[in-house]
Amino acid sequence: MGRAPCCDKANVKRGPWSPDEDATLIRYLQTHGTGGNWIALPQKAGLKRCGKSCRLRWLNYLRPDIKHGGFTEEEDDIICSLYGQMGSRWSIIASHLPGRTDNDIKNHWNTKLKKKLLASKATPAGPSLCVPKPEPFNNCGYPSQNITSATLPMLADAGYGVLTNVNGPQNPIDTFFPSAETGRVFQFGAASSSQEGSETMAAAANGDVEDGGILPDYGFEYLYDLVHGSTTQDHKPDGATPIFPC
DNA sequence: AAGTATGGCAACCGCACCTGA
DNA sequence: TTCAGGTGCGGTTGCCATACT
Repeated sequence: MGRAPCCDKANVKRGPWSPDEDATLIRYLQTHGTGGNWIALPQKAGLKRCGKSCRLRWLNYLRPDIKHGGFTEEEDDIICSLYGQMGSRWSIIASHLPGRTDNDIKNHWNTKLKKKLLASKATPAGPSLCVPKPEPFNNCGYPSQNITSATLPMLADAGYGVLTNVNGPQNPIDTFFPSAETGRVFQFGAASSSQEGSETMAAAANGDVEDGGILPDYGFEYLYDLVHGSTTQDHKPDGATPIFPC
């Protein structure tokens, strides 16, 4: 037996909200609040709507502190950065942007930012979300040229790996990370030795990574030092300020 | 001017988690 | 401890406006 539906779908209105419905919902909530029960709210308020629909309408559109209109560059940067750290955790990302809803941010990402980011990766010299950086990694931590098996051990020593599919299945790196999805460079945590680095890489290859594969990501500078054999640690991140994906 | 394609956004769906009886 | 109801969340759909042919 499945669980009972939250409302009688045959007797609730669906689709776009009318101004009258909006006004009714606002008036009720301003007077009574949610009462801790969205399911019962529409009946009390005299709305022929599902409680979930009322909640969504209020949270995503009617709340007085909602910010309508276009996103600023700063907001775009924050979204990009947080998405790079935690993926599609829209509610958490929304909590960093006052006045923006998870739905709003999700739509903005799907319709604009994702395409913008893809375009910037496809045309490194063209318009980009990223500030241009020297080879071989751009500011997003993406390799701008092929990573070879010669550079891989160096990355492994530092606890870094390279997700796959950026160069297709012929790339030897694919054999290390068969389940990964992009060419992003990332850190597997604080590897203190070559062995630990290798172990964390192996764990990632097995899919045994924190939170479904969402890993902290520190981008370009440190990797640039590593690949160029720099002995300075000037660019080593402190672990608190990930710069991916710019 | 009409038809079609695309983009943007509001809303819905269904699952997972939380909470209280 | 169990279970049902409520809530939160991410993914997806569908509608409408605009751009393009």
